[in-house]
Amino acid sequence: MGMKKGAWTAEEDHILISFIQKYGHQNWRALPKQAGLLRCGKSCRLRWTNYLRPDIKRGNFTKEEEETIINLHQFIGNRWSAIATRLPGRTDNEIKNYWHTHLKKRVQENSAMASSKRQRFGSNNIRISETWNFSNQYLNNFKNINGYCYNANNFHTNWSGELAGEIDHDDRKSSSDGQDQICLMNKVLMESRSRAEVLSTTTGEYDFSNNDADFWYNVFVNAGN
DNA sequence: AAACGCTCCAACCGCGGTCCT
DNA sequence: AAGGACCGCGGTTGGAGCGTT
Repeated sequence: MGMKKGAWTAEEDHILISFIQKYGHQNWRALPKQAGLLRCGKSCRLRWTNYLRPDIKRGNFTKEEEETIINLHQFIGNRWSAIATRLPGRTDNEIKNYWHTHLKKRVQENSAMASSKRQRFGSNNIRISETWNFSNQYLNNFKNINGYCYNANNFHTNWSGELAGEIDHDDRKSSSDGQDQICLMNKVLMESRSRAEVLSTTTGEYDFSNNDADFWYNVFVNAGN
């Protein structure tokens, strides 16, 4: 009751920043009264975490950041705060807004194109192969974790040799954009799970985007940690 | 110049989880 | 164990700003 709502003024911002710099923010509910602000604690917390924090990154999202959002969203869905942990200086709110205004449409269009491609040509490949696009950042994460010596270009050759006869991926040996990524995922699966599980989950049409969200979240978000 | 429609983003709301008593 | 207080998350919205008619 009696609390102010709506856009923050420069003066309110100044009061909040000064207070937090002096005393920190242990108790958001008590903070506005202590600082002399006619706002609820929730509003103060939001203003600070999404706008006033000194480590917030300003400016347009880079290609790498966009790629990270798209790839992570494919595994873990709308877990914006989890996605934000992989983008230093970006807030969950900002990422959520950016997804809805810029990326969602683009991803939907790409997905529709991939779907129409499948209908025209048919496919034995893992469906995700047509839409995944891993950045070197992820490849490096795996390289760092697992200590493998490979690069994105020759990885498929090495890996398909190792897997021959164990997992029927013959149909993926022909050149296609996603094969390196699929092989990478298979390798991660092999590293992280029992062989039996891998065999049951990597054959046939497997929609990674709708399964094992927590597993993939751990693989990617915690990669390198 | 005014009216209208659209986009974008800061801010709000409700809910679920955690902590504390 | 129960219940209240608090926090953080994700969905949603209000309105400023911009382009178009």
